Order: sequence, then structure tokens, then C-alpha cells
Amino acid sequence: MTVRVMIVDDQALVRAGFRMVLDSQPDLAVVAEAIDGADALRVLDRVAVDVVVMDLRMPTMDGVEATRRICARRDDGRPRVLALTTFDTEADAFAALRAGASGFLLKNVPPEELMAAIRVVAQGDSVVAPSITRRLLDRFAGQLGPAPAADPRLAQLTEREREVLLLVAQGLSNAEIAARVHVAEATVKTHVGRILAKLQLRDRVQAVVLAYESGLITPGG
Amino acid sequence: MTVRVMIVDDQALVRAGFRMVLDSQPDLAVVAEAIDGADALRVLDRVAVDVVVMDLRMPTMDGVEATRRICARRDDGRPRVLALTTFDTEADAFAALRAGASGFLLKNVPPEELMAAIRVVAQGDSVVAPSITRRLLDRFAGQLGPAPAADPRLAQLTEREREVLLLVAQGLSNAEIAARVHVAEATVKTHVGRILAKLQLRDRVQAVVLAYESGLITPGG
DNA sequence: GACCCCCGCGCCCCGGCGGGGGAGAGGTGG
DNA sequence: CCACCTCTCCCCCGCCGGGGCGCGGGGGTC
Repeated sequence: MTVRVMIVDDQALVRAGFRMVLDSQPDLAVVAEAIDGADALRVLDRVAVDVVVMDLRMPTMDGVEATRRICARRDDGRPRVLALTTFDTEADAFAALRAGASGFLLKNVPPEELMAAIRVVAQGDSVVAPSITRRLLDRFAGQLGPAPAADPRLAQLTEREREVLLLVAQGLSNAEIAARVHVAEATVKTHVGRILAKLQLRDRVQAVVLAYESGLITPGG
Repeated sequence: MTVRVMIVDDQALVRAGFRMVLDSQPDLAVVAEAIDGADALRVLDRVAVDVVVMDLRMPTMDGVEATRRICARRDDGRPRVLALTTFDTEADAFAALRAGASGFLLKNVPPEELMAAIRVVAQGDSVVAPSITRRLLDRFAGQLGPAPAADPRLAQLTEREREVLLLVAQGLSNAEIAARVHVAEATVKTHVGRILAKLQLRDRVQAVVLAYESGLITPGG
């Protein structure tokens, strides 16, 4: 079964190049082209397309907006959008994926990868450029799966240590904490040291993260 | 520069197969093997490895736990973990990525893709199997883009600076951030310096607090 | 062309912080 | 009584992080 592809790009040269590459494949067929977002929407009213290869940077209606509209009005899952851009920026990629794109690649990918991506997207799966995948994971890996429940780790701390941790987690230095709790800075240092050791953390920065993640502190509370 | 690979899998046959495939490449070198998670950790104490190819389903210590420990104790971004499994289930994949894996593939990928993935991961980027990428996007696409109701203070930051701030707020050191984003530590320091200056903060600890309080990061999700 | 911003990278300095070791006072419970 | 824990405080040391300064390159704008 052949995949019907539409190419959306304002540069005729790019369109021609993509068409060349894609039409060389027996299972891919470029059935439409468009020069910007508005044009793409008009063409999609008349032509059945499985995958839209969409440049993000375009005049008049940019690729993100076009992607949003295409995804908004599709009813049977098609067409799916594979977003392309020249620039490896988080903003472009996230905007496109948020708008509903099923894939995101940089324009400098080798032809085979582009073709593979089109097949994957046509199948209903997704492809994201490695540099963007990394950023995705950086941001969301912590939210995957079930949260590891309320930390039993905090129970290991003594009352005093929890108190100190709370202050650490508010951004105070050892000296400031010492002033607040009315003890010498040396004392605070030993407390902080014990906290890090017990919780198996490296520095106070990680302690702050744990304080938030464990619910010891809540943003705005 | 050749990539030093370690193979972790309880089946000797699988290890041998991977070794064959990978060693056929001039830029890849299998420098270690392990039969389970515990074994892998021991071996990593002695051998320098860039990428760990980790089977998820193993006896004694499973791949997820092993991945977690490897990622917990690395300090310069290495070794990175590329998780492999036979079964295309969300649970396996998400568990591995949550544990810190830089990549996730199914064992039935063609050899070229496995090799390409290892190179990508060694570089510091990430690869995720298309079926899982789709699930990732289904789940998180809505949360992409500028954080809703973002603190106006964060608007002063450039994109790069926000990216660095995100990593700072996850407890990473400057060196770790450098490895992650692929720049020299000196560069990270300048970025962090600018972040602190723009946001009028004293140190990275306060930056973490702001990241949580401003909604740039949310505990657990 | 001139200017500015962003990025990447290097150098120096130094102060805070983390790690180790030691040590005394109080309170607990075997 | 002694062991154990907690809180308190001290010294030394090494390192990372933060601040200052400079340099080059790329991309915009005027």
C-alpha cells in the first residue's frame, strides 16, 4: 500500500528536491504540494493525503498554525503531519508537537531517514529528532510511570535535620540558616552534611529538588 | 573517536549476536559484557564505557533498577544507557526512561538502526522507538511549549538559558550540564552566571527554588 | 559598514560548601 | 555504668561554583 504524501514548503527548490527523493520510492507518492499553510489547507480539501511533510518556517501562515488546523479538523486520523525545520530549537519543535504533529525532524537528515520517518508516521507512530527527544525526556522523564510514593527517606532524618532541610530548600546559605536557628554555622554544616549522607545526595541543590519532589515543600505554599 | 559499548543481557547468544554486529563497525567497540544488573555495576567500576546496551528483562537485578543505579552515580554524563526489550509495552519503556535511560528500542530493530542509536546516544542525544514516541507525545504534547502562566521573570531568559535552568533545577552540576547539552563547562558557567544575574539570584540553589515556584518545574508532574 | 545580542570558550580569583576527623554535653535505655 | 544518639562546635582541606574580564563568531538591525 502506497503512502500519499503532500509537501508544504515555500521554496520551490526544496519541494522539487523532496519530490525527487520520495518519488524514487515505490511505496511513496507525492500527490500534492503547497507553498504555505493557507494553501495547504485549500489543497487538502480536494486531495486525499496520508502524510503532510510540513516546513515550519513559512510566510503568510506558518507551519505550526497550519499543523494545528490540519489536526483540528481531521476525523479519521489522517492526514498526519511530519514537521521539518532547519533550526534545532526547542521552541519550534515543541510548538509543532503541541500543535499535533506526529513527527519532527531537521531538514539536514539523510534522505533514507526522512523516508523511514514518513513510513512510520503513515503507520500511526511517531518520530522525533534525537536532539529534541533528549529535551523531551529531560523534561518529562520524571513524570513517567507511577511516582515512587511518599519518600520513606525523609523519615531517616531527625527533627532538627528536617528543620534545616526546610531552610536549605528555601535557598538560604549555611550562615543564614545558622542565624535563623540560632546556632553556629559549623553546626549547620554538620546537619547539612548528615542530611546529604542520609539521603544519598551530592549537594544542597539536590536536597532542594528532593524537598519539592517529596512534598516536603509545595510551590506557592 | 570510537564509542565504547557494554552489552548487558542474560542470554549468551544475544550478547554474542550484538557483539558480532557492533564490532563490525570501525567506530564501535564492545569493551565489556554483563549477564545481569549487579554484574553490570561491578564491571562499570573497572571499565570505562560510553554506552550501555541494556536488556530490560533479566533475573536477579532487572534492567530498570540497573539503569537507575548507573544513572544515579554517573557524574560526567557517562555512561549513557540504551534500553532494549522484546516487548512493545508502555510500562517497560516508561520505567526505563524514568530511570534515566537515554534511549529505548525494541530488540527486533534492524542492526543499522541499533548502531545508529548507539551513536546518537553516545553523542548525548536520545532515541525512542516510534511506537513509544507516539505514546510519549499522546501523553505530553499538551504540556509542551511555554509553561502555562509562566513567571514573567523567566521571559528575560534566552531559550538556551531556560534550557540550562531546567537542568540546574534537576540538581545537575555544571559539568553534568555541559555533558548533557554538549558544550564546555566554561560555557555552562557563563549561562548560569547570566541566569543568576538576570533573575537577581545569589546561587543555583535559589534558581532551583524559583524554577519550582514559577511553575517551570512541577513536582512529580 | 556599525552595532548589539546570543552563544561558545578561556583565564583568574576566592569564598562557600562538602568531607573527614575530633570532641564535649545532654538524654535514652540496656 | 556504659553504650548510643542527638545536638553542638571546632579545624583542615579540596573542590566546585560564582564573579570578573576578555575574545571570537554568527545573526540580526539600523
